[in-house]
Amino acid sequence: MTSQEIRQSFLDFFASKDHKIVPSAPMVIKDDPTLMFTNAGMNQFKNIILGNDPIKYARVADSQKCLRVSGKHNDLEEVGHDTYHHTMFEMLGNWSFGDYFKKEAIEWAWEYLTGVIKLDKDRLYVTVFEGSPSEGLSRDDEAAEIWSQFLPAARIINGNKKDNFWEMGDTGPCGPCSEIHIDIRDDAERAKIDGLTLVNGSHPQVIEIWNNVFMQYNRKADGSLEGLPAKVIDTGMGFERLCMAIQGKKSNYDTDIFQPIIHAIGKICGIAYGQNEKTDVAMRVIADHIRTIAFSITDGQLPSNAKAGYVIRRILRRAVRYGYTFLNQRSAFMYKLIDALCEVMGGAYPELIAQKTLIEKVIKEEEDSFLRTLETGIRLLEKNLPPTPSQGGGVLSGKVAFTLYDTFGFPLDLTELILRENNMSVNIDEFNAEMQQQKERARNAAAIETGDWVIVSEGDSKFVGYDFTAYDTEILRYRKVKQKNQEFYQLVLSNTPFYAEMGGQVGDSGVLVSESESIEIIDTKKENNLAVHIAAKLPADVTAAFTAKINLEKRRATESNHSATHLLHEALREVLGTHVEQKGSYVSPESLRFDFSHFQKMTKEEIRAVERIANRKIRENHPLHEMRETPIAEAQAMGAMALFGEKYGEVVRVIQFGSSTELCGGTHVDATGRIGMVRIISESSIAAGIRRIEAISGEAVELLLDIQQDILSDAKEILHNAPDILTAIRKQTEENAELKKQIEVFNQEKIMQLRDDLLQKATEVNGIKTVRYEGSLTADQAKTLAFQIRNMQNNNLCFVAGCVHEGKPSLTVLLSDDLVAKGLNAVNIAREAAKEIQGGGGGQPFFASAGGKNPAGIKQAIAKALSLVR
RNA sequence: GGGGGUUUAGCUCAUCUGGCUAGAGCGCGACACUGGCAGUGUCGAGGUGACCGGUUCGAGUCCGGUAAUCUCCA
Repeated sequence: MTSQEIRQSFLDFFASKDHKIVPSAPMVIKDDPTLMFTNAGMNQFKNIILGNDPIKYARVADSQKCLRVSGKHNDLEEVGHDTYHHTMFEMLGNWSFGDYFKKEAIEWAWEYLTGVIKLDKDRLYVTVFEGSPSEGLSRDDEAAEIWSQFLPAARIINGNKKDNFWEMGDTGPCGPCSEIHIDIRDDAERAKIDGLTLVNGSHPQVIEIWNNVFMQYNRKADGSLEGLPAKVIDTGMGFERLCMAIQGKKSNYDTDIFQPIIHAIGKICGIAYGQNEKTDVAMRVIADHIRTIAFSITDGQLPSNAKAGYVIRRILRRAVRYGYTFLNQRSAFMYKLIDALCEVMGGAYPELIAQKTLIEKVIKEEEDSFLRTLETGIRLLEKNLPPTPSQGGGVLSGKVAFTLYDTFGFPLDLTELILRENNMSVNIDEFNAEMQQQKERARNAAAIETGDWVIVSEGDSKFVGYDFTAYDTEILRYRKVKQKNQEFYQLVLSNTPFYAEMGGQVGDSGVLVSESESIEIIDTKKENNLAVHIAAKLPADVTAAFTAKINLEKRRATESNHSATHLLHEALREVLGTHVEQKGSYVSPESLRFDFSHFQKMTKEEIRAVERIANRKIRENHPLHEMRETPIAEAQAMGAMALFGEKYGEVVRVIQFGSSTELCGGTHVDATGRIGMVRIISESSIAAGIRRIEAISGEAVELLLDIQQDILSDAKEILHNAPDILTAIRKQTEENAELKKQIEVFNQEKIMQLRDDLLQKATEVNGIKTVRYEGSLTADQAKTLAFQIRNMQNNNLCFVAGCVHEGKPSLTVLLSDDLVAKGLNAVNIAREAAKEIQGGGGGQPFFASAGGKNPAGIKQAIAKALSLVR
């Protein structure tokens, strides 16, 4: 069976068991602060499991793209070195929300594995939870009992809490799980060692393929467990491993999922797979990582220097590093693999093909920039190399290695590699100690304490903000959150007009008013699909009847910007072409930001054209046409612009202004005329192939125009109402530059003149030619004068200048080199003499300057200085 | 969210602890040499030292703030 067929057979099987087949959610998660990436099939059902969302289908199955590269599940360092871990993988799963439980789940799992795809029963083992006396949990006898109808008791293994008790976080739903393991070793191997002893033993050919989680508890913040009312089945089977087992391979990388990519790598590098363990590891790493990166980009997550984007950047760099070190790739090469990837995965995931050019461009850009980082790192390292072993050194301090890593992003293993080539090493313990410190700093800073939810009243939270700006409501629940000594409260309301931050539109602020008090709502955020209102304090009476009122002025401004964003989006596609796709958006009351794919800087004319079109649509005053519950297929038929990588339900909200049609959950003006006018205020690049425009609308445009108008009229006035301001300014600037030059020349000449005069008037004191100046030069000019004199005569010469410029006295002392050689020091002279002007100074032995506060003392200062030269 | 770094000529980077009018290479311009390509030589232009403020007689250099950017941790 091909991988395509295997994926399909799983979905078909569960469809036949009355499961609804749903599409994969995007890998990059946008509205959950606790999770950056989808790391398990259950993520997209989290809100259903938590009870925040209603159950649409009690039985669901899918194939989900997952990423395990950060946080609790981090397999990154394993990848490539073994043959069965991946950063990105597909997880096949089936779910029951309060419907069937352990019996059906286990029976169907067995039926699928042994009946449908016909895996060898003798090679299968299962584990069940052994219990945890400290938590008051007994062994999962129920699951073991069901398994015993298929497998001998000996192949049902007890597993500990770490392996067989699944928790999605510190709090929340959890429960025992039961894993199915498979032994794919040769018969000869199996005869030698019993597979039973290798389960959970990190053997590459005795591996877990399917985990069945039985969620029946809820973990509270104090660590205690309580029963879950609606029990949940949550299963996940690693697709790549399954393909390996079915296709009779010993490695995930030998399946038809990876082989075409590995072939492509081999072709580029001229190295065949399977010849050498080191190059094989590198090729596996690259084959794995290229999938992750490409899919992240299609899900809208570009490599960047923070958060999720940074994780993606690091993965890309890890791959480049392996290519650099083991496959001798010194220039960008990863982007060339997208062709092969599209061939393997493009069928199941058409977005890959649709965005191919962008993916390639982004990857190439990142590769190039990392190769530059490597170069500077190598230079830095060479500068800091320890003394060679022959000189008794040879160990680079861990601190230096850490600085290289921490500040310049130079990977440790490369540092080690380069040192090894020079017979040197790194002090790893020191490095790790530095790393530990860094981690602790971050941990302390990031500590958030979140209290348990306090339930005030049962019920569902409902958003009424599309139709109302104020609404009667009550508090359903609240909790206290503490971060960096700041306390605030999160409130959930029964009915709320407050829009929670989503889809780029910022959350509403406003007030919560009861008969006796008024609480300010600072912000509204979405957490697990729940609108959470953030307040600095808690109402005295949380059970009171409240009216929730949003800050209307801010909301109206936000709406204007949001609707303007839609119009700009459409106009951009009209002006630049339909390759323009939204890559990010931010809408606040003050302004809007819109990121989109486009490969070059927009010209002034293009920006103007986009503004023209959008403003025309505004004047045409298209009324808002809102369709709240449109089936997704119908919306697509209308040509609605949807984002790849955005999660949409079966029914979507469609926002139309004239021909602009978008899927959108945000709030909007009731007709485009309300926007007034839109103006693009900046256009820039944020990544390879991605441009960003920032714009303002409504009253903000008026204010901007006022300011610009004022500047213009003021400028005109300053230029005495010159008819052509630009020409006038240009002329003045040129003149100014010319005059400056002339003054410089003039000053130079003046100083030359002065130099000659002074040299003529020079006197001999104690046999030294002494030049004295008193006047009003600036300290800088006096310096120039001093150096000019020095150029004329640099022996047996002393020059002292005392100046008072704008009431400030300064003293300049210059000695010819031979006098310095004799032991005279200009610094001492200047310091001593500066006492007369109540100041201090310094410089070098041949030239020193000083400043002070007493201009009246300048004569004595000069005299003093001269008296010291002897 | 927290830590560290960087920002100096068009580009890549120097300028040790504050003080010899901020330098180099490449690039650019002019001229000279050479039969051409190319090169060599000479001369030259080009800098608010990211921005704002402070300390100091004196700040590219020290301190504080802002911005951009890189990087590590979470």
